[in-house]
Amino acid sequence: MPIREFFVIPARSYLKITKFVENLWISYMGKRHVSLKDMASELGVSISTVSRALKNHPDISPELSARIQKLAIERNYSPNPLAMGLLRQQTKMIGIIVPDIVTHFFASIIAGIESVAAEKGYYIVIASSNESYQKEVESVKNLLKTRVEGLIVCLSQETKEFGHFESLINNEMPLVFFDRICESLETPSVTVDGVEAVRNIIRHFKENGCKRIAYISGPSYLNISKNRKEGYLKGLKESGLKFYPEMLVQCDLSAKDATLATRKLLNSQAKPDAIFGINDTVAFAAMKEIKKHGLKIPDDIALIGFTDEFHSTVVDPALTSVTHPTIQMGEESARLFFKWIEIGTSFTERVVLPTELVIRESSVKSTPS
Amino acid sequence: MPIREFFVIPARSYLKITKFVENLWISYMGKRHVSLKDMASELGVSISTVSRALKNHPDISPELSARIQKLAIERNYSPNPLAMGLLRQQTKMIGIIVPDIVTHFFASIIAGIESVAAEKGYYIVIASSNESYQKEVESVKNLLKTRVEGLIVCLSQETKEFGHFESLINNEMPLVFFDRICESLETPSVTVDGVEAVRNIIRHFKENGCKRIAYISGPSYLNISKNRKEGYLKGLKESGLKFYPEMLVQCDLSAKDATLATRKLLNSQAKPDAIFGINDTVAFAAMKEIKKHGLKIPDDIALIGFTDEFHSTVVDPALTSVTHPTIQMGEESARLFFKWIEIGTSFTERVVLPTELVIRESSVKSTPS
DNA sequence: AAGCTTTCCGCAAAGCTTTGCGTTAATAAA
DNA sequence: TTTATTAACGCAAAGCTTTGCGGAAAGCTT
Repeated sequence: MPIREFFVIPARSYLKITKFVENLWISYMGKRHVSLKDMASELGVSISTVSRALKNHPDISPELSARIQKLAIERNYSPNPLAMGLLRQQTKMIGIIVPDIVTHFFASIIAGIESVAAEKGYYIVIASSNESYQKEVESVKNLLKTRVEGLIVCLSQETKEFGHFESLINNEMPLVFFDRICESLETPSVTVDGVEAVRNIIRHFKENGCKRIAYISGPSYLNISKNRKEGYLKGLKESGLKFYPEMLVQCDLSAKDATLATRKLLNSQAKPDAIFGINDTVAFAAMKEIKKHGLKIPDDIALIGFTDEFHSTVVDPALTSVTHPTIQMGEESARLFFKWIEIGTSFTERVVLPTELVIRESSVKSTPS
Repeated sequence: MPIREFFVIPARSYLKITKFVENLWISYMGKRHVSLKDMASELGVSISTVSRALKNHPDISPELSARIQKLAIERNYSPNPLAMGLLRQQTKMIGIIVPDIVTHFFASIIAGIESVAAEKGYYIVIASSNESYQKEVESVKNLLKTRVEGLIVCLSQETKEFGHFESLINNEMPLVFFDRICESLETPSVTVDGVEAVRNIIRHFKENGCKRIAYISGPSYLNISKNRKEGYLKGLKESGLKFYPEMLVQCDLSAKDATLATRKLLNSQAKPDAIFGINDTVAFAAMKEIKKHGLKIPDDIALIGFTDEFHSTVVDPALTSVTHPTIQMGEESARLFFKWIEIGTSFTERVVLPTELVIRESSVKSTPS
């Protein structure tokens, strides 16, 4: 092994020299990040040697390897992910598009995705569509610009067109939907069994003597709206209850519109004796509005929502609700994503997770009529 | 301009040829991303020409520029951020560390940060410390490995040592704290005026006839605990109220421990007639526990929390609370971050935002004693 | 016609890694 | 002693951009 003195600088020009010294200073001060080149010049070996030494390549003598590895630890070396990304053509980033980030439901799904992603050494980049189709399309574009390797998305409530996703599929880019999915696209997805969930709700309502059950739905083209409506009709039939068309109201997924929808129900000729809402926002808006009308929950009107654990217990009365396995939904989504990455091609696997009807105060009437 | 036929392939080897054809196919199919090289070979010009044409460099003839720009649009070209990052030595990524991501408070601060970051063309990478010092240290390391350009962080409740941040500061890496900050470190930060907030609380309690005001605090070394305690003592004094040491209890920031702390207060010889909790979790846990003890809010015990808008209105009774300007906190944090980036060096600017005491039902006694 | 400007592009380096292949020097074999 | 091995590295290209500088061709001046 040729022993080179430390000060033997491979000087080609003055510029090179100052550059060399600068690099030295930088690595010594710990400023920014150390590169293979920094360590190579410090040790007087080539970059490739350093690279190989770090992975114990047999071509490098054990002594030199040891020296290099020691220095790498001292200097706190870690490979530059940009360089690696350029080389391997992968960014290790996965894009997530959610209607919003502050809702507990989405935040907790994101947490689920993140945990699986972290295991695989992937990072997540989050974009929020704000329930807007426009912003969703933009988000797709922006995420593609950042070179995410694929997308995990929950549709905005406005989305009826899917051109911005079709091109992804043509490009064989991993794409997983969750909760609000696009049924016409052949991609993996994670949803909950809305039909079954609502059938349970109806059954529970029936057991508590409810006869006039209202459903505050969302935009009709959303799969979650459709599912739950199906469960609604099926459930009513099974329980031998009548379906009153005026008890099926629709709203966009905002609190404001949900309040209006509830008001409509409460102002109708024959009030409902039970209501369930399609999601958190709707359920809480309904609760507020019912209270505002001076009606008691659950005795006047029983209420059930699709919500998460935390919110349901904090309100009064505690809300009976269909809880989503949010963390698991996130994990499953990530799992499907990585499956796509691994097999390298598109596939269709629709994961449907069960929900649980957690019965609390808001639906248990004290005097079943 | 030399007119080269399209099929004049600069063939050096068979490999090159297949590579060339493959690139062609790729760009035509729209698969993956088009590079300058792809377009250059398609047009028979050099890469640098394409690069310059795209930014209307005067060296390139207008006609050629137009042709190139047209192709770029057709092929949906966008510069590879990895290559740019490598060249400019910047990743356009900012790391965020929060105690958890599902709490509305943090989620909404993150949203604030994101909006400002997006404007500047930056992306955010989120890591969650789960209130654990260990995980916080790890998060710092991991984020550094991803080459984020700096960090915006809210300390975990366990964090008493700051070695993992000091090294960042030595490296002149942008670092901004929010909410739970490190007072001994010279960095920009964003907090709320806890002292003032609590003084308002006490004043309000006093006006409602409360005399025995309890405070459920957090870990004593956290700045938010200290602030609020200061406000507590100051407020009591101002209002001429007595300070009862047993009315100042402490808990970690978990719901479980907050429940225990509340129970302790309720089981004490002389119960408090007012309680305020240091944050959301604590406030809601206290509310539940008070109800469980069969006590009425606000008449038996008035309650005030530090929470966000949404939660406060949904509970019953609606919770009087100190609302944080969360979105603004996020935006300010981001602003400080970019200020650091721009001036290129460390500075100390402690932004203290005002809070607002939103009075609702939980603190207004019907029969002021 | 010879020399000088422009105009318009291409070359190459830098930023960081990985890796196939070539290159030394030394050791083993003949 | 000469040739064949082997051990231990270094070179260079690729992945994508940007940009200073060099260069060829065309136009212009006397």
